[in-house]
Amino acid sequence: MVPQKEKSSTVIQSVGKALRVLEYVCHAEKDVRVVELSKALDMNKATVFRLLRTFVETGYMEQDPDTERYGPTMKILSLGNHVMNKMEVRSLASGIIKELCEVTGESVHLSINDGNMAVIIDKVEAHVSNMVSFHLGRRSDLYSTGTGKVFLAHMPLNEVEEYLERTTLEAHTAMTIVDPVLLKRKLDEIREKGFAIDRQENNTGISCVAAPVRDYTGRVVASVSITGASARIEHDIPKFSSLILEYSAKISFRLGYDR
Amino acid sequence: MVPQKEKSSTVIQSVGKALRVLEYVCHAEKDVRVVELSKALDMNKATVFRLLRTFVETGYMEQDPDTERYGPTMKILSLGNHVMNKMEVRSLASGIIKELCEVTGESVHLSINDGNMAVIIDKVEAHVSNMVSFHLGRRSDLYSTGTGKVFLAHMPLNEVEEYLERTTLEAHTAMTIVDPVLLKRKLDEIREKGFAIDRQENNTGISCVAAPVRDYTGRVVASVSITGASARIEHDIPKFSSLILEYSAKISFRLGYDR
DNA sequence: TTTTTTGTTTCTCATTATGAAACAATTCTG
DNA sequence: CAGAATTGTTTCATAATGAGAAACAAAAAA
Repeated sequence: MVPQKEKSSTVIQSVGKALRVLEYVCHAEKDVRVVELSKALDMNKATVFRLLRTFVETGYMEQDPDTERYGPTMKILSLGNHVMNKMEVRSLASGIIKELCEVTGESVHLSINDGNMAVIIDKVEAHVSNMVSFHLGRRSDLYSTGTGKVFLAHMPLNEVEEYLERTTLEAHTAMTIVDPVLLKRKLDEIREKGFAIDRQENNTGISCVAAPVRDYTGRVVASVSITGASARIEHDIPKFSSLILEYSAKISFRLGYDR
Repeated sequence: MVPQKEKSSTVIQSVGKALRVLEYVCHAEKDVRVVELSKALDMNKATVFRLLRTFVETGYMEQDPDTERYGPTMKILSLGNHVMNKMEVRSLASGIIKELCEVTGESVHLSINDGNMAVIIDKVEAHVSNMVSFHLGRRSDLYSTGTGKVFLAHMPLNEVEEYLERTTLEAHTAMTIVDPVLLKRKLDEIREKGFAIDRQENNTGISCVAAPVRDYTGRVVASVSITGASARIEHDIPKFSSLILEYSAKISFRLGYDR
């Protein structure tokens, strides 16, 4: 059919199709039907049907007995869960981010950079009334979040260029930085000051202050952030920035980073 | 080769193999190598290699450039995450379990029954010093947890029998109920009283009180629990049990269950 | 050094996934 | 309510594709 990318040497096609189906089903709003998938993914009805059956048989999906529609099961959760729990950063940072949450009264998120998306791998929720908290596993763009910009700021320059070339800076809010030149200037600033600020750039009304976490080699392996209502966060940047620097350093220290 | 189960009519084999590989990699302690998988799953070296390549190509795994070993990426997390967020029970219960946590001062967990395992889909952490909290996605046996026993208690009897037949009641702690007859008596009690108690049956030092959540059809779709240090929980069962009954009813009401 | 184990590629072959078509069962629609 | 259209599922023939064996280079072990 359509010749895959030239480099499709040793890739198993049926598995690739299966994964596309799995992704669609997981991301779909409601349970899906065979033809819907068939049309959306441009695959043969019978093929889709057999793939869905395979997922049901393996326990990753189930078919609603009434509607006959297919939906994902929780088995996928256990996969991701095991992955998350294996992360050492997470367990080492656990106590420290909890403390940071108590000190600031705001939610704290711990993220890693996965395929040029910031993924939240741990969090502590503040218990104030209008607190802000994102769910574990949430993926956000690097350019529009505090945690993300931290990663960008500490990437090799050519990688940042590559990232900017294949990424279109979409305006998620009115505050999103969509100018590559301006963004790169911000990254310099982040590197210099040691922390990043997100002023409602990804979500209106939500701001955060973030700083890098380094391991014993000095590599930036994660990013911590204090997230909350913009009014509160932006009201006292000096306080939050010095706290985020202090606590991110604590985590880095635990990971063996010195100086 | 080995003839699959007789009913392997419309199941795609390569996808089945792929999923076995994915599971192994996600559950493995360290990143895995080709031959390790090949031996563990009894599959040809070349086949495993191609499957791993496919996962790398699709972004689900990555190969450590130094060790050449394969490991899972965070992309799997986003799948499970989307699944979790789609759950209506979760969003409807959100505010109520938060309130329950504040009222009791203990952590509250919301679980569903997935393939005869209790899976935590939401939680609110208490902020007392020695609080207990399990991570989202955590899977536990039905017979050794409060939430799990709630599900068992409201299953059709034949399903419970089937469950007991294929499940060996392992003693996770000294308190785990390992006698099927005794367990069934407990289930009767749970059905009668409306709530279940877990007295250190799954984790030493941790106890909980749990009750069912029903939807508009009356079906038990979830289970809420108040979890904490055994000393605190077991000290005031009457208080916690009446609270869990009150709040589980609130959630059920939101789901359309009346009476 | 040799020997063994490893990841990867090549090659050939039969298995296996595939799509078209036919099917029954629904659902839509006039 | 009838006919049309859409749906999930099965059948079947075909070729494409995944699989295994073996060969390979490279690294690790002896």
